[in-house]
Amino acid sequence: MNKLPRTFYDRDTTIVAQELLGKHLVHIKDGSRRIGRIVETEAYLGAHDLAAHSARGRTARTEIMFGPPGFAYVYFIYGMYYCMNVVTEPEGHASAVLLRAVEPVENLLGRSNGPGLLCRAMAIDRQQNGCDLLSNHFFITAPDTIDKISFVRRPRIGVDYAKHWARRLLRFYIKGNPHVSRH
DNA sequence: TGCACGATGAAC
DNA sequence: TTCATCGTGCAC
Repeated sequence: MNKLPRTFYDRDTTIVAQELLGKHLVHIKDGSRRIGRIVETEAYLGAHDLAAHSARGRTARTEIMFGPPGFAYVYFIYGMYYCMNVVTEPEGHASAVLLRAVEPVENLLGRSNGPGLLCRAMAIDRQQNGCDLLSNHFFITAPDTIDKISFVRRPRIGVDYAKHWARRLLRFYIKGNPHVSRH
């Protein structure tokens, strides 16, 4: 089990978003272990990125984004879904990578091709907000079999309000993977 | 204290 | 294209 170290997350957010593709998200809860292979991500580059929640400044909700890298930022959206991010770069940078889709590997609950569905399938909710991803029950690993990942770059989804930031190619997904939310 | 809206997903 | 459903952020 090659758990990703803190230094993996403490890097340029775009690089982290790309390199998370193909990694395994592991969540152990109530005696069940769920594993999903990350196939789609989005990078949120910090307080100057108008699409990022941290662009509105430091609030109770976004506090975790301003903290050190390697922690989970989980938020509630549209009154019924949760979305999970991984905090990146040094403390204070307020950047993160949104996990948008995983491919089922072990014990997932239903579909996982979308940020809301991913959290439901992996049993992730507000309990996981602020969780250290170097813990023993919630973490990301590099799978034993390492294959070359070819990925696609696209504009991020659902951020049309973010002016020119909406057009930046900050969404990444594994080319041709059937578990991606949208092609 | 009130209110518009959202890093979604499903139905029509 | 519409709608479910409610926490968050900002206006008042």
